[in-house]
Amino acid sequence: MSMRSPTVQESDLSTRTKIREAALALFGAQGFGVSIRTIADAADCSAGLVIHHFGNKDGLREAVDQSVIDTLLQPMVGIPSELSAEELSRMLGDVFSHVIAVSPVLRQYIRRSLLEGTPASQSIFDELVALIHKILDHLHRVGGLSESSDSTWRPYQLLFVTLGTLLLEPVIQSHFEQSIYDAHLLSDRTAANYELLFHGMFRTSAKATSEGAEP
Amino acid sequence: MSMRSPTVQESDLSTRTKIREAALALFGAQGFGVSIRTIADAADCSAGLVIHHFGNKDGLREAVDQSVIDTLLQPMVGIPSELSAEELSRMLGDVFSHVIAVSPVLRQYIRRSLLEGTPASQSIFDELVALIHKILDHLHRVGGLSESSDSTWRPYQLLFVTLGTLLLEPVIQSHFEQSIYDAHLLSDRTAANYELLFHGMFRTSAKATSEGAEP
DNA sequence: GTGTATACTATACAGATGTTCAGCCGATCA
DNA sequence: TGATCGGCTGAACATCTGTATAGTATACAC
Repeated sequence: MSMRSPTVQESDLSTRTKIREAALALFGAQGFGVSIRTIADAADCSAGLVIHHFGNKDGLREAVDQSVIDTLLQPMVGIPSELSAEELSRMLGDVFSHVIAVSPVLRQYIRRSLLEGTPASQSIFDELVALIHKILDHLHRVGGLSESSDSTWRPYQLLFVTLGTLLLEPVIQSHFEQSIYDAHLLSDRTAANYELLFHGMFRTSAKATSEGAEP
Repeated sequence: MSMRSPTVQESDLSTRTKIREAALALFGAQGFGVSIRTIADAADCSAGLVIHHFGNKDGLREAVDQSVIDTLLQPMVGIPSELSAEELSRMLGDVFSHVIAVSPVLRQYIRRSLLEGTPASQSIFDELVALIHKILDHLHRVGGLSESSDSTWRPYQLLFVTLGTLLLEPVIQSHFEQSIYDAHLLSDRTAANYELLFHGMFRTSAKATSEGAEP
């Protein structure tokens, strides 16, 4: 039942991990301000043990950050840089969202990290941008990109559309009945993003419906 | 106690406002965890005075939230719901961004608020979505929208693209040399968004459809 | 056995925290 | 003049904070 976590080699059996995961959840939910005692309670141990395992509170944060980095960067290493636009869109929509969708706790934590620009989130973001940049370069070489789109902002626009629900989840969720990470809402959104990235959402001429969409 | 003024009206001359603005800056920069003494120091007064003016720390937060709501909702009331796609795009890109661009302090605060889903940010977001929804409805009626785009996600996609830089500013800024809210980077981005919303960024049929994976 | 290392707890301590309170000061009003 | 009121301060409070330390229990060395 142990998931063989790739981050720490030894002595990462039980309580240490429990503390780290309790910290992940509580940092995400309430910010770095949560007390060590609160975390210790959640992990069902004493405050002293937290210090014993992680040195101090910053050490705990670093351990949490590292585990998040490992979790999020691991699915990225296998992705080839030569993808079609369809594959890229699907990769961003499905794969990445599925990694994130599984754990509300993880979502909350990286949302907060991105907001504060912590070193951990910065490195994850940089890696993501670099990967997308490579894929877009390849796409550009094979003529898969619209010439009129802005090459500087393209990778970021892609990320904005992809990460939008993650970032705005706390204020967006109330607009929907089911969880916005439910499978079929998620696939609707993936399709919608696909459509946006390929054709936009506005029509060039708004005169009448008789005008054809695209030549 | 009968507090006559729900919003600031009278007696909002000097120190009270200074405290409120110091709190806005410090809450934004460090979260709600900042101490009252720190805020008092920044406002050049005693901690007791903060309590005297706002009752307690939550009262201070509410006052800050209210002032942010007033600042951000005010420019929205005059916007008509019958806009062309070009006007909508310009409205979102220019007007709204310019309101936000002026104050890094305000940006930081609403970023944090949106992330935490505070009542203040929720109401601002709801108002924004409602406005965009109205405008999109009108656009749809006059045939300005692509039929194939997803009507559920359309308003949010619009917001994702518009608010992306705001939300990700802490991790995005390092990718640029100038401030991403500098006038001409901002106008580039507005143009890029315009282009994306009208035509997308991917080309449907590249001249080289290299590897068709699925039949 | 003794010795050592490790996971773990309980207690203690110095500092920070939100909040209260008694009182000072200057302006306004009788 | 004296009284009153609101902005404002400093000290005091109980509580919470991170962390150090002493100590217990267990497992494995010799």
